[in-house]
Amino acid sequence: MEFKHQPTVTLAEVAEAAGVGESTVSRVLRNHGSFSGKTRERVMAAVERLGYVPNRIAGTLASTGSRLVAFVIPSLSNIVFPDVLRGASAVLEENRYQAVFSVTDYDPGKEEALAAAMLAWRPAAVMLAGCEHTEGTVKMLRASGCRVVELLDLDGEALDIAVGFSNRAAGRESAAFLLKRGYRRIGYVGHDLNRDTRAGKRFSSFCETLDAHDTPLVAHEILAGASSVENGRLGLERLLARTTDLDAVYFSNDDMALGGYFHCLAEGIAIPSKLAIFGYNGLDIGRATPQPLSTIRTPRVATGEIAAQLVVTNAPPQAVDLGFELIEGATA
Amino acid sequence: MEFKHQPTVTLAEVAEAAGVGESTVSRVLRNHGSFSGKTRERVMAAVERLGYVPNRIAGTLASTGSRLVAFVIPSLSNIVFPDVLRGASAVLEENRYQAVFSVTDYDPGKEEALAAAMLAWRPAAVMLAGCEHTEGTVKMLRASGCRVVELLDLDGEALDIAVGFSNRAAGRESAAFLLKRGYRRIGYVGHDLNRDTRAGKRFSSFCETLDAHDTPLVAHEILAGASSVENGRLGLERLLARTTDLDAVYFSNDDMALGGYFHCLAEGIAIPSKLAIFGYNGLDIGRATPQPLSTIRTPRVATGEIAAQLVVTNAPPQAVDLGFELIEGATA
DNA sequence: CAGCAAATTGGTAGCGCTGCCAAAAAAACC
DNA sequence: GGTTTTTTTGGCAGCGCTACCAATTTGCTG
Repeated sequence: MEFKHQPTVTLAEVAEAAGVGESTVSRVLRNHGSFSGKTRERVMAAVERLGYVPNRIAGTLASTGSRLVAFVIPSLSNIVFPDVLRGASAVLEENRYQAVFSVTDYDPGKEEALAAAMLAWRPAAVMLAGCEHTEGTVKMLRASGCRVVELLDLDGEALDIAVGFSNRAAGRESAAFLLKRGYRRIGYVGHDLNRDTRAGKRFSSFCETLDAHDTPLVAHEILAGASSVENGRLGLERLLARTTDLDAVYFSNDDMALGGYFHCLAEGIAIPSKLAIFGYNGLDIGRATPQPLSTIRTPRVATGEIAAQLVVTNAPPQAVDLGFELIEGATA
Repeated sequence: MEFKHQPTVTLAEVAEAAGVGESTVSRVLRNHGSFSGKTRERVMAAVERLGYVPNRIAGTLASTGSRLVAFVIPSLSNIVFPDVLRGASAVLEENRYQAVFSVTDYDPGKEEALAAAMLAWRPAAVMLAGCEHTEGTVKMLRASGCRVVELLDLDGEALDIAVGFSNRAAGRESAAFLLKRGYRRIGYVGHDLNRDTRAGKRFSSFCETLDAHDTPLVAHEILAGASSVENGRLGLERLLARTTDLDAVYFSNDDMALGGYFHCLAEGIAIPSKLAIFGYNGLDIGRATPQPLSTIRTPRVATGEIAAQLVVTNAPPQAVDLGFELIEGATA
């Protein structure tokens, strides 16, 4: 079944109806260049009367830059990315930019394909998660001439603009905090690290820090698949089944940590006296649990906002470190 | 600081380099029309060599329909919408469509403005939440000639395509369930209902059902602002401070219900014997809590998938009821 | 009121691609 | 070998708009 587009009103028709030239209509509509108040009224009246909707496709083709911003993100299930999009979209909308997105499922190959598809729209900028990309992706982005923003990971070399913080530092500080609190038999529960390289970076720095204090990680449990509350619960259960004398567990993020927390609640494991729990992300829900979750709060929305701001103002290449905040909750 | 676009490779240059005509390149690239294998190779080689990236802006302008699908959604904080986007984007990507979105913050006026901005991109379809829109929005969408999909709310007249379920039915069934379980002194904790009209519909049908069984709602607490775990906790606390003998509370959604659940855990209120809790949405987290949350699971991802499918296949106008599932958890 | 600067306007050549048509080449047929 | 068919190809006119430039009108000055 073929769908028929209704005949569309064009700028030329508006010009005709208003009795002015095409360029005049264009100027009035974009409020750019000069025109008299009278003309303006005539044009607007015609626009109104005909129900004219400008065609941005044509406009973009005729002019240069596109006011489209492309997001190539790993996932929409992980709240991190909707949060970034939220921050960015607010700023973009204010500046009359449009957000376009696609989801890679943490697959670098798919990232490359989707980035290529995005570039076909000649966006003003492409926003990607992290700084790990295939060679092809990097080459393509470099050649594209459009701005590239890498989000949420400063542990690497930025292509153009990078906004976020250091995941390695987050891992380090998490370890330092647990050590400072006196925990010595520390375990880890995480999700698929090959896909989520940022979680991988946190984990490896976490371990390095423990090693540096001669308190190596006692055990870890890594679950296939994405992070989730259910997986966190399952992961902790398995870890505890294998290792009985842990006094703290670091989770790959708050979803997982909440799962662990629920497991303890269900099993009557006292927190933090019997077992401490530490997460990552600083989700709101972690502050409403009976015991607030000890975690690291990441600037997710701000990352989106700043990234968008830099694109909109066409800022020079730079890396913006937004840092993170360690929250001393009641679980560790 | 002005940003300079690098000189872009055009189709004409590829044609030149490959020693063929422009239309031939176009045909090869779109794999449409006929051409010899030899030609195909020559063209692909030139494309590779020059690093050509087709310009979809130009392509869309020249042809008719665009492969853009516009989402105008109320929020990205409420997990419902990322879930819908997730379902839709998977299907759209498979079919080489692009998703564009903007966020209305539950403001109908903003919805109208953003929908207008979207139409300027001449999308193949516009997807909106619910079926409550301003007159201007409706008129504009009607006139646009593009497909319109209304999501997650079947209680109203659809403009074109509607995919989701009945929120009124959800409210009704929730009430019926609580009554069946023997609860009689029922309260409600919700978030801003003027903005989230779907939550409003659930609430009013819920109340009607209670009334019909001569068991009117005992008390309700409505918090300004968006739904959140924190608000749910606060809301239940306030409600219980005013009303001492409730035996069940219906929450506007699972976030709020989890807040209530945490409040009970923290205060040592036995669930469900002392107080039952019922939510809405069927979030995964509700299944990992020590006691699984009693709630209604909504087909969020499926809604996105089906909606995208219908657009991609250019299906005739229709309303698709995906239903929902009542989950008898352990909290009610 | 001439004389010049400034503010308004309209015309038109593309932007890079696709769709259509006709031309050319290849294949099939008698 | 000479058609007739079929396949493959190139040329070019737009798609609807913006950028640029030139033309026109208006406003001021002396």
